[in-house]
Amino acid sequence: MHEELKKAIYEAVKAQQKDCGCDFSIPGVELEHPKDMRYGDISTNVAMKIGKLQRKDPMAIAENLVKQLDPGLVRMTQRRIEKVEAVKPGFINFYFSSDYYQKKVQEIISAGKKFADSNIGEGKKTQVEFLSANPTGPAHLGNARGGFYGDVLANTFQKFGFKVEREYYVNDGGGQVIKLAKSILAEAEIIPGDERVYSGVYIKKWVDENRAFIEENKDDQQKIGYKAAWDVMNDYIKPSIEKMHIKFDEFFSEKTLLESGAVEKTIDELKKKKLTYKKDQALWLKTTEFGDDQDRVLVKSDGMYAYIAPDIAYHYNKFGERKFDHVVDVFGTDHHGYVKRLLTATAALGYPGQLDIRLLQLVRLIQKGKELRMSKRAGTAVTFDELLDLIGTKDASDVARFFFLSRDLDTHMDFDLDLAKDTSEKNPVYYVKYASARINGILRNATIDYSKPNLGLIKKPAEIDLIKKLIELPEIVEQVASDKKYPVHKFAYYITEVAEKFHKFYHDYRVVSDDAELTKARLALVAATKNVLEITGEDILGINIPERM
RNA sequence: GUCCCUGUAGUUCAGUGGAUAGAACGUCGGCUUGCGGAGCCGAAGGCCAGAGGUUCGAAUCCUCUCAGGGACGCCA
Repeated sequence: MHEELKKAIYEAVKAQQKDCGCDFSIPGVELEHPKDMRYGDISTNVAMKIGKLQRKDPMAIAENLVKQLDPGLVRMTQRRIEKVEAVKPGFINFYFSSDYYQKKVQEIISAGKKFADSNIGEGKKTQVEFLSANPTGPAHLGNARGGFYGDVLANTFQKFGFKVEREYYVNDGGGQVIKLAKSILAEAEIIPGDERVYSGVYIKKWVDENRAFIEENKDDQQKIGYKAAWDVMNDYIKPSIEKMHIKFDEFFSEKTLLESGAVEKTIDELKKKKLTYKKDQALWLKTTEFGDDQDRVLVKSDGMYAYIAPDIAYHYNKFGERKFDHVVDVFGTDHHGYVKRLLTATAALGYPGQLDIRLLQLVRLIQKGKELRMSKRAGTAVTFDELLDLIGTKDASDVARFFFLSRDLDTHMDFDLDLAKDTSEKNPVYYVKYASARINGILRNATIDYSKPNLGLIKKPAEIDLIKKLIELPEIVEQVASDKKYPVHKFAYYITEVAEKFHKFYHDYRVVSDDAELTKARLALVAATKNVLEITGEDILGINIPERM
């Protein structure tokens, strides 16, 4: 429909160009949904763009275009467009007939859970790597924010038609593990206390439970750290991930990667491409050739790998070995200095433009107006599990998920704990859930078969409004998946709007009335709303959309 | 010093270069005797941090200034 329309407009522009004998390159036709209903269902600003190119009055151009457009449109779109008009500065607005929307109700129901599915992604092999909290302590709020984000992004990609894998990178092989081991040995009073990096009850507990093991292996920090790291993974992080309702396809071990010789192989590959050089006894990678501000060290002068080396190897593994076409990494803001070198290194490996990195800004937890600091190193870290306890409701995980997902990843968000729990009844999550409960209540009690509704009876403003909202979903999936910023928070706003439109419709009209035909039609609309609410809520946002409260 | 992010209602935040800048919470005032009253409607509340610029048109793009958050390594 939109494509047809674009084409028609384009043709009209071309015809007009011919008439006046003007020479200008025709701008791309862009369609948009006007914010205000009074401006129609679709509008375009081509006339203003042309006006700019030709230095002519855009309004006159728009009026001419409308004249050109009219007869062709009626034929082509099967009278779905009722009215076309040129307006003030030079917009051209199109008004759809209600017939167009009425038919959509049946389409939504028939499509079922596939309503928002698209094949634009063409099965591109895509990886989303996210959360990846260091296994040196429980998952904190930043991890949760990135976790929810990555999960929803992966869901979106799936709907868009990518073949998606979700991955967690476990730093079980590098210096973090040594730091963890040192913290443990310090706690066990085997080495001095000032070597401690991490502290917390989980370390004390682990030391208590593993005294003999620690004693036996006190000279092998790698071994202690590795075991402790995986115990932290299994006892703290994975249970939190489960509470977040996130499923990973792969927990990718850094240690396994290192032991496979991947780092050597990657460095050889880079040497072969003549992208390395020796200086001051260290091996450097020419990342500046790909836009970095300085070259980066791969192998330090003492012969050890620099931190970045295993990560380049990891990305070589993603693209070179596992053949992902597209990878999105979701990192905390503390990795920001690191984005450029990873992007440039990936380009150096021969995969420019295939890696996207999204950074999440910090989360501040606000309680009674003041901030609770979160830092793993100070013993005062606020963990995800603690957040759930602090919220305290049975839907706490959904509330947390929705709160985090309601903010653009770029905002430094304040998580207002008092609001999250005290006003939970007015929380958007509950607003949405309640809409679902209402919908299911209505459908549960319906005694009439509404499988063949006369949808022509759906014509009240609140009804058409609701349908308009429902059919936006596929567009939003496309927007989120195509925009490099991957603005997943749009879904949180969208689902609230769907709930709002439904509540308004419900408030204005009775679904079940004496008029059997009207009842059928409205039940169908309710069923369509249920479908969209469930796809957006459960399949994309990952929150529970209940049938009853 | 360099880099990243942010600055929009009292608060937390939306806002694809377009038409009267929106929502939630908070405040104030109404409606709804109900197919689920966890709903609906209205009001008050804005120099979109500031100054320049680009444009027919800027909260949005560019430059500078100010303010806040975060990060800089042959640490990991």
